[in-house]
Amino acid sequence: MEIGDKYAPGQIEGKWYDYWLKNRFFHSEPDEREAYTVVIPPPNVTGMLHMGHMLNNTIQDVLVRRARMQGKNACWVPGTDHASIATEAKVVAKLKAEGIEKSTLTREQFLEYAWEWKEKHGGIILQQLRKLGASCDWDRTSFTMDELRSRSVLKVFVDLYNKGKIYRGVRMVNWDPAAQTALSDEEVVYKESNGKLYYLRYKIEGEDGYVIVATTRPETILGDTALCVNPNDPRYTALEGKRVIVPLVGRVIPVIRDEYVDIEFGTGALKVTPAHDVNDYMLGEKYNLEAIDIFNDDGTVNDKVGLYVGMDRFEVRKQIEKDLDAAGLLEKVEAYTNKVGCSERTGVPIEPKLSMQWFLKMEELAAPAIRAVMEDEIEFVPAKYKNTYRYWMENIKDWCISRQLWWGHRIPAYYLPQGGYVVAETPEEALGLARSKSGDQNLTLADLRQDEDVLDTWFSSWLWPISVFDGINRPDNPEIKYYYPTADLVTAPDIIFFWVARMIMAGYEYRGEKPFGHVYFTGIVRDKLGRKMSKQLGNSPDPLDLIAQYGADGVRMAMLLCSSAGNDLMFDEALCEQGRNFGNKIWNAYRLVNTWAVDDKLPQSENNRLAVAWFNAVLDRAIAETDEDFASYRISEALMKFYKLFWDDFSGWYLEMVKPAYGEPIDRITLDATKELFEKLLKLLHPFMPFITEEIWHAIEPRKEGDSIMISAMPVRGEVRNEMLARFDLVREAITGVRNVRKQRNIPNKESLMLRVVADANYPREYEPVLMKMANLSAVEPVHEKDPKAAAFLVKTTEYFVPMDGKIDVAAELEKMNGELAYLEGFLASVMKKLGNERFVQSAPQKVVENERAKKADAEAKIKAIRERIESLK
RNA sequence: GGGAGCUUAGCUCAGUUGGUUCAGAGCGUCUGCCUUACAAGCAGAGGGUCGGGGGUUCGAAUCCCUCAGCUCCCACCA
Repeated sequence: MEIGDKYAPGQIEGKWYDYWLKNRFFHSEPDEREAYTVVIPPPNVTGMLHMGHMLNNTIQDVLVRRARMQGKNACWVPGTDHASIATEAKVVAKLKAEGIEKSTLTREQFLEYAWEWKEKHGGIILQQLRKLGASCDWDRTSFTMDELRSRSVLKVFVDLYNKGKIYRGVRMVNWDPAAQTALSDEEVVYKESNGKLYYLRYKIEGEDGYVIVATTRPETILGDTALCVNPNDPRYTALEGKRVIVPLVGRVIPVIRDEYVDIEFGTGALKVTPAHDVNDYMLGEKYNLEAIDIFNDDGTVNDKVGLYVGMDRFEVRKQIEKDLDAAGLLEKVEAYTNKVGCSERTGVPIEPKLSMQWFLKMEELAAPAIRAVMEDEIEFVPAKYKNTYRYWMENIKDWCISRQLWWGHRIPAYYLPQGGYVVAETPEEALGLARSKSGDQNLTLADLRQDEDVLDTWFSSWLWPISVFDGINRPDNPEIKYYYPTADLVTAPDIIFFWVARMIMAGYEYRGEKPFGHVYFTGIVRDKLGRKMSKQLGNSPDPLDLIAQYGADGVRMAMLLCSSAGNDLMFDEALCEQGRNFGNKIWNAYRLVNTWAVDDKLPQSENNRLAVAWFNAVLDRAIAETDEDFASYRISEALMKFYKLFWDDFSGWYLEMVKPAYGEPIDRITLDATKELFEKLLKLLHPFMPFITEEIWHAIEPRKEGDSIMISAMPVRGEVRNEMLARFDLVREAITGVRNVRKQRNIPNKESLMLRVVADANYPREYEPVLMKMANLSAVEPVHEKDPKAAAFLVKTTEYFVPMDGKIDVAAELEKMNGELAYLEGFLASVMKKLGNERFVQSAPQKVVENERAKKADAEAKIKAIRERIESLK
């Protein structure tokens, strides 16, 4: 296959993705091989690809492609999440823009709009992932609300209900007045809010005095049913047994005493509103106080009290301040900053509210999940998240799983006309249960009323690693048995509680086994100023634009270069450029090899033989090191090693070593070896840069239709030959030494030089052909005498001289030598000091001491050589 | 209020059991080069009291204490 002169990622990427799809390389079926399974963290069905997805999915693809090439049966399952509240909000907003209010629609009508919207926009993000090169098994694309997943959810709900883990009850929940639904504790985020602290006067019943109460929410006085002081507060001992009058409302409420009240805060007196504050609710329970719910579901005031009816809670706050003031019941107002719980989705402040909801008991589910992570049965990378996880799990509260929404899995509870309810997977089963429960065999489906609520989105995604293989509905099916547990989960730490923890619980509850072996937590993608990327700031580049500009391979490299597990990463577009440049480097290396004409009769030169042997050794070392990196998920380090392997060792040294002179042919053995080495490099790089490696792999050798680098075997490590590599480093330094001489004296590279060497054991004689070629030498002459008229340099203890016919600056040379001498003497002194320290010699490991002795000998030899050199110059 | 983490070159970060190769990498910067693979390049160079202070040790970027700064998570203080 011919390739172009210019690297143009845009022209090759689509082609290869289609090729992979056509050949079904991404598809997996159970077989005899070891399974390597990854389930995608399903993006919201409403979502658009952002930089976080890019990072996350690049890492997954690297792991999956590598596993596949290592001979595992790799299966990466893609899909989307119905994202109940987020999607519903979007559909509501869209309808509103079209002049349709949700409240005017029936449930069925609304869902029709929602599904229509999902069909239209739901696939976008998965299409975008293809541009990145993601090797997902698209045939397995799942959706948390598709048929199988929905059945799984209902089955699990019924099962947990029957086990007594799901219950229904009136509790204080986090109410989102904008979305008009309950939320779980995890969906509440606390934000700093610049508010006010209002000091209100509560008149004491039958007296002239009043008690001053500080509150941030004066509007809630409508629901006050007590005033509470600390029994240890001397200021209020006189209040015992008395009652006070709620300002404006006129309600007479008791004064109760409880140590919960903080004497230091405000005036030490607390108004108690059991219906609208979690703590007040607890006080209410304790002292049997009435809970007066004063709000409608949308956060407006209801008609229970008859004041401010229909006004929004924040309007009331403004108005009530004026009214209190006018009535002389407002002592003062202070500026006050506090934390306000807000809905993660809609951003509006949460209204704690008493309501009837469904809950899942968590404590028993958590126990095996805690153990699994703490004992590293499931390994967190980085491990620091284990603590976070444990703390949360050990203090876990029951999960409010019902949502007052329409988009989602409707709770399979059915209410009987005569009261009570039954829980069943289907209406038909529910009817059966209802008949036996009520004893009324004439009940029909029409008599049953299904619960109006849907389930929390996470109640479906917590089953994801199981449900994508239908392991809930058919627990013994061959797929779940083969693919489960999955290997690695790659996700962001912000959903550790929402998702990761719950998947682990579901895994043990429904499979008796962990859902995944490792959890790799990525960081948050920030811009180069350290700001979180967000739509509002407009500092997030469009991933597709980046791909168009730098190629998917380039962007993938950029994501990986700046990301170590669990740490936030500062994304800089310059990294994409670096990635693109690397692609260009690979492209041009191929173009070079491609120009070589082969002469079958030409024997392999010693130089070429050495080069091939050396690069094989370098390759083996790199494979060994990167295997370690991968084992500990240091993916960016592995990439950097491959980057340097290809750029420096292969392109900068190996290719330059074997490169024939212009117009000259290359021998067959070296050419074949070069191609083989090139191919190995491409394979090693393929998980990172799938497109360019496929392109070059096809160019380098003719391939059969249906062949692909992505299904080829990953090179495995050989024996690491450190001695050989060390010897080569000596010649490399000698070559650099000659280049420095050229540089300092402006000698063109084309002009060949003669080199003299005082060859000792550190002279890599076997690499002499390499030295001659790479330094462009006409000859290397062994000498025993120093050459004071030559430019000289030292590699370890070996002295090299480039004859200069006396054209050297003796004074400058002397200065340089004296400088080096001073440094070495200082160095030697420090080594001697160490060795002279008996305690060091006694306590340090033998190896370390020996090393110090070697350093001493080395330094002494060098010093001797330099002294002699200085003498000869004089 | 509790907990976790971070601070190493101009920038982004490695640094695994305290000791070979411990002061590193990439990018950027500077100096030469348009040398028939690549200027998206080649050949070189400079650059850091490892946040401050103290301690343990023969030896500390690494372990301990302390101070400062930053980040994140959790939490019912009106």
